[in-house]
Amino acid sequence: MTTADTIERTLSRRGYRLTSPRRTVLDTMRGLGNHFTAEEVQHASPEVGRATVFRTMKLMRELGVICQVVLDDGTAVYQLADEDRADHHHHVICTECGRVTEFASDGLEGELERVADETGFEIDTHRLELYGRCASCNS
Amino acid sequence: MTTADTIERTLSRRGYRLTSPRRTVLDTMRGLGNHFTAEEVQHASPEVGRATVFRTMKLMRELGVICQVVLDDGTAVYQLADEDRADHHHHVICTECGRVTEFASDGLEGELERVADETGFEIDTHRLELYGRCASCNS
DNA sequence: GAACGCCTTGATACTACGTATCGATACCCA
DNA sequence: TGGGTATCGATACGTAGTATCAAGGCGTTC
Ligand SMILES: [Mn+2]
Ligand SMILES: [Mn+2]
Ligand SMILES: [Zn+2]
Ligand SMILES: [Zn+2]
Repeated sequence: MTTADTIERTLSRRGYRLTSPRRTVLDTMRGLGNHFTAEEVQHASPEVGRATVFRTMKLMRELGVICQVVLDDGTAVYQLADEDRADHHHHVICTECGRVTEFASDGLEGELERVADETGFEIDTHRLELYGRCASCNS
Repeated sequence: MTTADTIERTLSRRGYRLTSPRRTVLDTMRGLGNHFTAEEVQHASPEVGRATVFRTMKLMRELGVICQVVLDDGTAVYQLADEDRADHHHHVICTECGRVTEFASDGLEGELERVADETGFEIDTHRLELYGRCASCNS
Protein backbone atom coordinates (compact mmCIF):
# COMPACT_ATOMS: atom_id res chain seq x y z
CA MET A 1 0.00 0.00 0.00
CA THR A 2 1.53 3.23 -1.16
CA THR A 3 1.71 6.11 1.34
CA ALA A 4 0.01 9.41 0.68
CA ASP A 5 3.41 11.10 0.64
CA THR A 6 4.72 8.83 -2.09
CA ILE A 7 1.61 9.37 -4.14
CA GLU A 8 1.81 13.12 -3.68
CA ARG A 9 5.41 13.13 -4.88
CA THR A 10 4.54 11.05 -7.95
CA LEU A 11 1.63 13.31 -8.79
CA SER A 12 3.71 16.40 -8.27
CA ARG A 13 6.42 15.09 -10.57
CA ARG A 14 3.78 15.03 -13.32
CA GLY A 15 2.32 18.43 -12.52
CA TYR A 16 -0.66 17.09 -10.62
CA ARG A 17 -1.79 17.75 -7.06
CA LEU A 18 -3.07 15.61 -4.27
CA THR A 19 -6.35 17.43 -3.76
CA SER A 20 -8.97 16.89 -1.13
CA PRO A 21 -11.33 14.84 -3.36
CA ARG A 22 -8.41 12.67 -4.47
CA ARG A 23 -7.44 12.17 -0.86
CA THR A 24 -11.01 11.16 -0.05
CA VAL A 25 -11.13 8.60 -2.85
CA LEU A 26 -7.78 7.17 -1.76
CA ASP A 27 -8.92 6.88 1.86
CA THR A 28 -12.15 5.26 0.71
CA MET A 29 -10.29 2.65 -1.28
CA ARG A 30 -8.03 1.95 1.67
CA GLY A 31 -11.11 1.44 3.81
CA LEU A 32 -12.71 -0.99 1.38
CA GLY A 33 -10.11 -3.65 2.02
CA ASN A 34 -8.66 -6.24 -0.30
CA HIS A 35 -10.55 -5.40 -3.47
CA PHE A 36 -13.40 -3.19 -4.59
CA THR A 37 -15.51 -2.20 -7.57
CA ALA A 38 -15.93 1.26 -9.05
CA GLU A 39 -19.45 1.36 -7.67
CA GLU A 40 -18.35 0.58 -4.14
CA VAL A 41 -15.91 3.45 -4.25
CA GLN A 42 -18.64 5.79 -5.48
CA HIS A 43 -21.09 4.76 -2.76
CA ALA A 44 -18.48 5.11 -0.07
CA SER A 45 -17.47 8.60 -1.26
CA PRO A 46 -20.78 10.43 -1.71
CA GLU A 47 -19.16 13.84 -1.18
CA VAL A 48 -17.06 13.35 -4.30
CA GLY A 49 -18.60 13.72 -7.74
CA ARG A 50 -18.98 10.54 -9.74
CA ALA A 51 -16.79 11.76 -12.59
CA THR A 52 -14.05 12.63 -10.13
CA VAL A 53 -14.19 9.15 -8.64
CA PHE A 54 -13.59 7.64 -12.06
CA ARG A 55 -10.99 10.24 -12.93
CA THR A 56 -9.09 9.58 -9.73
CA MET A 57 -9.28 5.82 -10.12
CA LYS A 58 -7.99 6.13 -13.66
CA LEU A 59 -5.15 8.36 -12.49
CA MET A 60 -4.21 6.01 -9.67
CA ARG A 61 -4.23 3.15 -12.11
CA GLU A 62 -1.82 5.01 -14.39
CA LEU A 63 0.46 5.64 -11.42
CA GLY A 64 0.36 1.98 -10.45
CA VAL A 65 -1.26 2.79 -7.11
CA ILE A 66 -4.23 0.56 -7.88
CA CYS A 67 -4.46 -2.33 -10.28
CA GLN A 68 -7.32 -3.65 -12.30
CA VAL A 69 -8.14 -7.30 -11.75
CA VAL A 70 -10.23 -9.11 -14.35
CA LEU A 71 -12.44 -11.80 -12.83
CA ASP A 72 -13.08 -15.07 -14.61
CA ASP A 73 -16.45 -13.82 -15.83
CA GLY A 74 -14.75 -10.83 -17.43
CA THR A 75 -15.85 -8.19 -14.93
CA ALA A 76 -13.29 -6.00 -13.22
CA VAL A 77 -12.45 -5.21 -9.64
CA TYR A 78 -9.66 -3.03 -8.32
CA GLN A 79 -7.00 -3.37 -5.68
CA LEU A 80 -4.50 -1.17 -3.94
CA ALA A 81 -1.09 -2.36 -5.06
CA ASP A 82 1.58 -3.37 -2.60
CA GLU A 83 4.15 -0.62 -2.76
CA ASP A 84 6.99 -3.04 -3.45
CA ARG A 85 5.13 -4.78 -6.25
CA ALA A 86 3.82 -1.61 -7.83
CA ASP A 87 5.74 -2.17 -11.07
CA HIS A 88 4.83 -5.53 -12.54
CA HIS A 89 2.97 -8.44 -11.04
CA HIS A 90 -0.01 -10.73 -11.52
CA HIS A 91 -3.06 -11.82 -9.56
CA VAL A 92 -4.48 -14.93 -7.98
CA ILE A 93 -8.20 -14.62 -7.42
CA CYS A 94 -10.35 -16.78 -5.15
CA THR A 95 -13.54 -17.56 -7.05
CA GLU A 96 -15.24 -18.31 -3.74
CA CYS A 97 -14.58 -15.24 -1.58
CA GLY A 98 -13.12 -12.92 -4.20
CA ARG A 99 -9.85 -12.44 -2.34
CA VAL A 100 -7.09 -11.14 -4.62
CA THR A 101 -3.42 -11.85 -3.99
CA GLU A 102 -0.49 -10.50 -5.94
CA PHE A 103 2.45 -12.52 -7.13
CA ALA A 104 5.47 -12.24 -9.39
CA SER A 105 7.82 -14.83 -10.82
CA ASP A 106 11.03 -14.30 -12.74
CA GLY A 107 10.87 -17.81 -14.12
CA LEU A 108 7.44 -17.16 -15.50
CA GLU A 109 8.46 -13.86 -17.03
CA GLY A 110 11.33 -15.58 -18.78
CA GLU A 111 9.11 -18.28 -20.17
CA LEU A 112 6.66 -15.62 -21.31
CA GLU A 113 9.37 -13.82 -23.23
CA ARG A 114 10.30 -17.03 -24.96
CA VAL A 115 6.69 -17.66 -25.93
CA ALA A 116 6.24 -14.06 -27.01
CA ASP A 117 9.08 -14.46 -29.50
CA GLU A 118 7.24 -17.23 -31.27
CA THR A 119 4.13 -15.19 -31.86
CA GLY A 120 5.69 -12.92 -34.45
CA PHE A 121 4.38 -9.95 -32.49
CA GLU A 122 6.50 -7.28 -30.87
CA ILE A 123 5.22 -7.72 -27.32
CA ASP A 124 5.08 -4.78 -24.91
CA THR A 125 3.07 -6.01 -21.97
CA HIS A 126 0.95 -8.87 -20.78
CA ARG A 127 -1.76 -9.69 -18.32
CA LEU A 128 -2.08 -12.90 -16.33
CA GLU A 129 -4.69 -13.98 -13.83
CA LEU A 130 -5.00 -17.26 -11.93
CA TYR A 131 -8.38 -18.41 -10.66
CA GLY A 132 -8.98 -20.87 -7.85
CA ARG A 133 -9.79 -21.15 -4.17
CA CYS A 134 -7.72 -19.59 -1.42
CA ALA A 135 -6.37 -21.60 1.50
CA SER A 136 -9.18 -20.66 3.84
CA CYS A 137 -11.97 -21.23 1.32
CA ASN A 138 -10.43 -24.55 0.40
CA SER A 139 -10.79 -26.14 3.83
CA MET B 1 -14.01 -22.05 -36.56
CA THR B 2 -16.55 -24.56 -35.31
CA THR B 3 -19.08 -25.87 -37.85
CA ALA B 4 -22.80 -25.39 -37.35
CA ASP B 5 -23.22 -29.15 -37.12
CA THR B 6 -20.76 -29.44 -34.26
CA ILE B 7 -22.42 -26.59 -32.42
CA GLU B 8 -25.84 -28.11 -32.94
CA ARG B 9 -24.66 -31.42 -31.51
CA THR B 10 -23.14 -29.73 -28.45
CA LEU B 11 -26.29 -27.72 -27.85
CA SER B 12 -28.46 -30.78 -28.30
CA ARG B 13 -26.40 -32.72 -25.80
CA ARG B 14 -27.36 -30.08 -23.25
CA GLY B 15 -31.00 -29.96 -24.20
CA TYR B 16 -30.71 -26.80 -26.26
CA ARG B 17 -31.57 -26.17 -29.88
CA LEU B 18 -29.84 -24.37 -32.72
CA THR B 19 -32.68 -21.97 -33.50
CA SER B 20 -32.98 -19.46 -36.30
CA PRO B 21 -31.95 -16.43 -34.17
CA ARG B 22 -28.95 -18.34 -32.84
CA ARG B 23 -27.99 -19.27 -36.36
CA THR B 24 -28.25 -15.62 -37.39
CA VAL B 25 -26.00 -14.47 -34.57
CA LEU B 26 -23.45 -17.15 -35.40
CA ASP B 27 -23.45 -16.19 -39.08
CA THR B 28 -23.11 -12.54 -38.12
CA MET B 29 -20.09 -13.26 -35.97
CA ARG B 30 -18.53 -15.27 -38.76
CA GLY B 31 -19.05 -12.32 -41.06
CA LEU B 32 -17.43 -9.86 -38.70
CA GLY B 33 -13.99 -11.35 -39.11
CA ASN B 34 -11.14 -11.63 -36.68
CA HIS B 35 -12.74 -10.04 -33.66
CA PHE B 36 -15.85 -8.10 -32.72
CA THR B 37 -17.64 -6.33 -29.89
CA ALA B 38 -21.10 -7.07 -28.55
CA GLU B 39 -22.33 -3.87 -30.14
CA GLU B 40 -21.05 -4.82 -33.57
CA VAL B 41 -22.91 -8.09 -33.39
CA GLN B 42 -26.10 -6.28 -32.40
CA HIS B 43 -25.84 -3.79 -35.23
CA ALA B 44 -25.15 -6.50 -37.76
CA SER B 45 -28.13 -8.58 -36.59
CA PRO B 46 -31.01 -6.12 -36.39
CA GLU B 47 -33.63 -8.84 -36.85
CA VAL B 48 -32.55 -10.46 -33.60
CA GLY B 49 -33.54 -8.95 -30.27
CA ARG B 50 -30.80 -7.37 -28.24
CA ALA B 51 -31.30 -9.69 -25.29
CA THR B 52 -31.08 -12.70 -27.57
CA VAL B 53 -27.80 -11.45 -29.00
CA PHE B 54 -26.31 -11.28 -25.51
CA ARG B 55 -27.87 -14.59 -24.51
CA THR B 56 -26.49 -16.32 -27.57
CA MET B 57 -23.04 -14.81 -27.13
CA LYS B 58 -23.02 -15.95 -23.51
CA LEU B 59 -24.09 -19.43 -24.53
CA MET B 60 -21.47 -19.66 -27.26
CA ARG B 61 -18.88 -18.55 -24.77
CA GLU B 62 -19.87 -21.30 -22.38
CA LEU B 63 -19.58 -23.81 -25.21
CA GLY B 64 -16.13 -22.51 -26.12
CA VAL B 65 -17.31 -21.44 -29.58
CA ILE B 66 -16.28 -17.85 -28.97
CA CYS B 67 -13.73 -16.50 -26.54
CA GLN B 68 -13.59 -13.27 -24.66
CA VAL B 69 -10.45 -11.23 -25.18
CA VAL B 70 -9.63 -8.54 -22.64
CA LEU B 71 -7.86 -5.57 -24.17
CA ASP B 72 -5.11 -3.74 -22.33
CA ASP B 73 -7.55 -1.01 -21.30
CA GLY B 74 -9.79 -3.61 -19.71
CA THR B 75 -12.55 -3.63 -22.32
CA ALA B 76 -13.58 -6.84 -24.01
CA VAL B 77 -13.86 -8.05 -27.56
CA TYR B 78 -14.83 -11.49 -28.79
CA GLN B 79 -13.48 -13.96 -31.26
CA LEU B 80 -14.60 -17.18 -32.89
CA ALA B 81 -12.33 -19.89 -31.55
CA ASP B 82 -10.39 -22.14 -33.84
CA GLU B 83 -12.05 -25.52 -33.58
CA ASP B 84 -8.79 -27.27 -32.73
CA ARG B 85 -7.88 -24.77 -30.03
CA ALA B 86 -11.36 -24.60 -28.56
CA ASP B 87 -10.28 -26.08 -25.26
CA HIS B 88 -7.50 -23.96 -23.84
CA HIS B 89 -5.40 -21.22 -25.35
CA HIS B 90 -4.34 -17.60 -24.95
CA HIS B 91 -4.34 -14.44 -27.02
CA VAL B 92 -1.88 -12.04 -28.56
CA ILE B 93 -3.49 -8.69 -29.29
CA CYS B 94 -2.16 -5.98 -31.60
CA THR B 95 -2.66 -2.67 -29.83
CA GLU B 96 -2.44 -0.93 -33.19
CA CYS B 97 -4.96 -2.72 -35.41
CA GLY B 98 -6.70 -4.85 -32.78
CA ARG B 99 -5.89 -8.12 -34.50
CA VAL B 100 -6.20 -11.08 -32.14
CA THR B 101 -4.21 -14.27 -32.59
CA GLU B 102 -4.51 -17.43 -30.54
CA PHE B 103 -1.61 -19.40 -29.18
CA ALA B 104 -0.87 -22.24 -26.81
CA SER B 105 2.34 -23.45 -25.21
CA ASP B 106 2.91 -26.59 -23.19
CA GLY B 107 6.07 -25.13 -21.72
CA LEU B 108 4.19 -22.13 -20.49
CA GLU B 109 1.42 -24.23 -19.01
CA GLY B 110 3.99 -26.24 -17.10
CA GLU B 111 5.65 -23.14 -15.73
CA LEU B 112 2.25 -21.80 -14.77
CA GLU B 113 1.46 -24.92 -12.79
CA ARG B 114 4.71 -24.59 -10.93
CA VAL B 115 3.97 -20.95 -10.09
CA ALA B 116 0.40 -21.81 -9.12
CA ASP B 117 1.69 -24.26 -6.52
CA GLU B 118 3.53 -21.50 -4.74
CA THR B 119 0.48 -19.31 -4.36
CA GLY B 120 -1.19 -21.49 -1.75
CA PHE B 121 -4.35 -21.42 -3.84
CA GLU B 122 -5.99 -24.39 -5.47
CA ILE B 123 -5.89 -23.13 -9.06
CA ASP B 124 -8.57 -24.14 -11.56
CA THR B 125 -8.03 -21.89 -14.53
CA HIS B 126 -6.09 -18.91 -15.74
CA ARG B 127 -6.20 -16.15 -18.27
CA LEU B 128 -3.24 -14.76 -20.18
CA GLU B 129 -3.08 -12.02 -22.74
CA LEU B 130 -0.07 -10.59 -24.56
CA TYR B 131 -0.15 -7.05 -25.97
CA GLY B 132 2.02 -5.69 -28.73
CA ARG B 133 2.17 -4.96 -32.42
CA CYS B 134 1.58 -7.52 -35.14
CA ALA B 135 4.07 -8.15 -37.94
CA SER B 136 2.26 -5.94 -40.44
CA CYS B 137 1.69 -3.05 -38.02
CA ASN B 138 5.29 -3.25 -36.94
CA SER B 139 6.76 -2.42 -40.34
C1' DG C 1 -54.71 -34.61 -31.73
C1' DA C 2 -54.79 -32.25 -27.12
C1' DA C 3 -52.33 -31.16 -23.02
C1' DC C 4 -48.33 -30.20 -20.85
C1' DG C 5 -43.72 -28.61 -19.90
C1' DC C 6 -39.65 -26.62 -21.18
C1' DC C 7 -36.96 -23.80 -24.25
C1' DT C 8 -36.80 -19.62 -26.63
C1' DT C 9 -37.75 -15.03 -27.88
C1' DG C 10 -38.23 -9.92 -28.06
C1' DA C 11 -39.66 -5.77 -25.65
C1' DT C 12 -38.67 -3.25 -21.91
C1' DA C 13 -36.59 -1.64 -17.96
C1' DC C 14 -32.78 -1.37 -15.10
C1' DT C 15 -27.96 -1.30 -13.30
C1' DA C 16 -23.15 -0.65 -13.94
C1' DC C 17 -19.28 1.32 -16.20
C1' DG C 18 -16.86 4.72 -18.20
C1' DT C 19 -16.20 8.97 -21.13
C1' DA C 20 -17.27 13.71 -23.01
C1' DT C 21 -18.74 18.31 -22.17
C1' DC C 22 -18.96 22.47 -19.80
C1' DG C 23 -19.19 26.19 -16.70
C1' DA C 24 -17.32 27.29 -12.26
C1' DT C 25 -13.26 27.17 -8.90
C1' DA C 26 -8.89 26.63 -7.07
C1' DC C 27 -4.16 26.98 -7.30
C1' DC C 28 0.40 28.38 -9.13
C1' DC C 29 3.48 31.45 -11.02
C1' DA C 30 4.89 35.63 -13.41
C1' DT D 1 -2.87 41.28 -9.33
C1' DG D 2 -3.80 38.68 -13.57
C1' DG D 3 -3.48 34.78 -16.64
C1' DG D 4 -2.96 29.84 -17.35
C1' DT D 5 -3.66 25.33 -15.99
C1' DA D 6 -5.56 21.85 -13.08
C1' DT D 7 -9.56 20.36 -10.93
C1' DC D 8 -14.25 19.84 -9.86
C1' DG D 9 -19.21 18.49 -9.99
C1' DA D 10 -23.29 18.19 -12.78
C1' DT D 11 -24.97 16.36 -16.63
C1' DA D 12 -25.50 13.89 -20.64
C1' DC D 13 -24.17 10.22 -23.40
C1' DG D 14 -22.84 5.51 -25.13
C1' DT D 15 -21.83 0.74 -24.24
C1' DA D 16 -22.36 -3.67 -21.64
C1' DG D 17 -24.94 -6.81 -19.60
C1' DT D 18 -28.86 -8.61 -16.64
C1' DA D 19 -33.77 -9.08 -14.98
C1' DT D 20 -38.56 -9.44 -16.02
C1' DC D 21 -42.37 -10.88 -18.40
C1' DA D 22 -45.72 -12.14 -21.58
C1' DA D 23 -46.00 -14.70 -25.88
C1' DG D 24 -44.76 -18.34 -29.03
C1' DG D 25 -42.47 -22.86 -30.43
C1' DC D 26 -41.54 -27.56 -30.04
C1' DG D 27 -41.30 -32.20 -28.33
C1' DT D 28 -43.28 -35.71 -25.45
C1' DT D 29 -46.77 -38.09 -23.53
C1' DC D 30 -51.25 -39.62 -23.08
MN1 LIG E 1 -2.21 -5.92 -7.92
MN1 LIG F 1 -9.49 -17.39 -28.75
ZN1 LIG G 1 -11.34 -17.47 -0.74
ZN1 LIG H 1 -1.67 -4.98 -35.98
